[in-house]
Amino acid sequence: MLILKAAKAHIRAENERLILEAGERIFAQHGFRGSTMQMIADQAGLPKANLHYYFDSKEKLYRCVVEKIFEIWLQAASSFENSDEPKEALKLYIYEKMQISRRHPYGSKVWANEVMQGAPIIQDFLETQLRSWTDGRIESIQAWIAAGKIRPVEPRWVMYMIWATTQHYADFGHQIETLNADAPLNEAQWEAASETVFEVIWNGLEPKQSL
Amino acid sequence: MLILKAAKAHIRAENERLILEAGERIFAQHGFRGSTMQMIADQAGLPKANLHYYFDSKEKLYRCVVEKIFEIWLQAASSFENSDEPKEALKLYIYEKMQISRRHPYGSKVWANEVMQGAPIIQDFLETQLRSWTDGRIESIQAWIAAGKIRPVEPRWVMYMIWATTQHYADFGHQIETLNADAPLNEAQWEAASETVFEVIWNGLEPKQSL
DNA sequence: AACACGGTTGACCATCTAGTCAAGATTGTT
DNA sequence: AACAATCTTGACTAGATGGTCAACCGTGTT
Repeated sequence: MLILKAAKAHIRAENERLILEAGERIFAQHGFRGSTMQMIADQAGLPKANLHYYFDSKEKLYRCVVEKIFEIWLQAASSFENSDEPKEALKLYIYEKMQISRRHPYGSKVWANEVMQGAPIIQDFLETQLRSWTDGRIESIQAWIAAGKIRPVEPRWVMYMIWATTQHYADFGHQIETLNADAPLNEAQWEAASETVFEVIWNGLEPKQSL
Repeated sequence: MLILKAAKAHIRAENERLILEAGERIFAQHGFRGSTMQMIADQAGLPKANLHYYFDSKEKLYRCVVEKIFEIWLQAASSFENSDEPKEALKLYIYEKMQISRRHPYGSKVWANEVMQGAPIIQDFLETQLRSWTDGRIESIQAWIAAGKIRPVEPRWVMYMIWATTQHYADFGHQIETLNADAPLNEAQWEAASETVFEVIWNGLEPKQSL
């Protein structure tokens, strides 16, 4: 009966959430091949067979995890369009990406892992969605240059700088903690890091005020 | 006989080199747990049993690979000290790190992988060598600030920016290629990317010339 | 040519892993 | 209470994996 299906939907939803969250953590730490269904099951607090009930295979589970992460990534991307002024747009985008590094460090690591492996699972995303999103952003930056609002720079390298600097706080979080006397960054440090990233990049792009 | 040992030393040296190089590639792509001795053997063009003849275990081989990489990393670090002038020192360091990303992309990925996994193998390196090197560099930067040669910024966040932006070209090389119409960056693009990274960071740090 | 030492390798083993399955437990409806 | 659909799970299988080993090969020395 279809009614029954709906009645138990919350069980399915809850367990899928548990498994996806556990998968994100485990895949982030060990990569696809290095993670085992048993590890993910333990992390989720469920028996391994239960994972296969909700996700046919390890690969399908992985793909679901990565897709979820890509959506968050694209969501942040929208903040790039919230202003026509480069200073404002860049500030929003950089702060948003730093926030993601803080709130979703595992997701960022899964993404990094996947790309480092040559994107075997999500190559199609890179070639379609990421490419078209990037092309759009490059046009925005080029428009700013044409309007004299920022220095003439190759937009690509600037995009990569922003991605790199912000995602670094997630992907290399362990290194950063180690260099921070083994303590996670506190509220003030996150704020200071975000501001420094933005300030250096913005000062680096702002046209010289002389003449 | 000791003479014999010396006579065949070149065989040992050559095979160890082959295996370490193969290990670097494979570990970079799959992480520690995701790599198999068979993959590395195939990559090196040797039978698997031969790997165990030269390196007792997978873990020891991995550690050798990571140590080799850390040495290259520290070597580049020395270029930070080649000048007292921040502009010159930063330029040398950034160009050197970009060069490493280009020449040793696999090494950079292994390092990234290791750190993302919480540095299970080389945590001691982070806590000793990396920490002390970083503290030294922070002092340099603070001296520049005190001398009014760069803006007052938290040196840590600047170091991380440099690491992130330069290593990004190795770790996310696949993504960059995909966004470059599936072609590796050419000579001119590497030069342009290096220059942009340096220019943006330097302009971001240079004291305002006004007043 | 005979020797000794380091290097090579196929076959093997214990363990781990993704995935299966069938029996049983839950749950909401009637 | 009886039911049907969904969920749960311990036990199992086939294949992969790290590591071992004993027999064998090559090379420089005598």
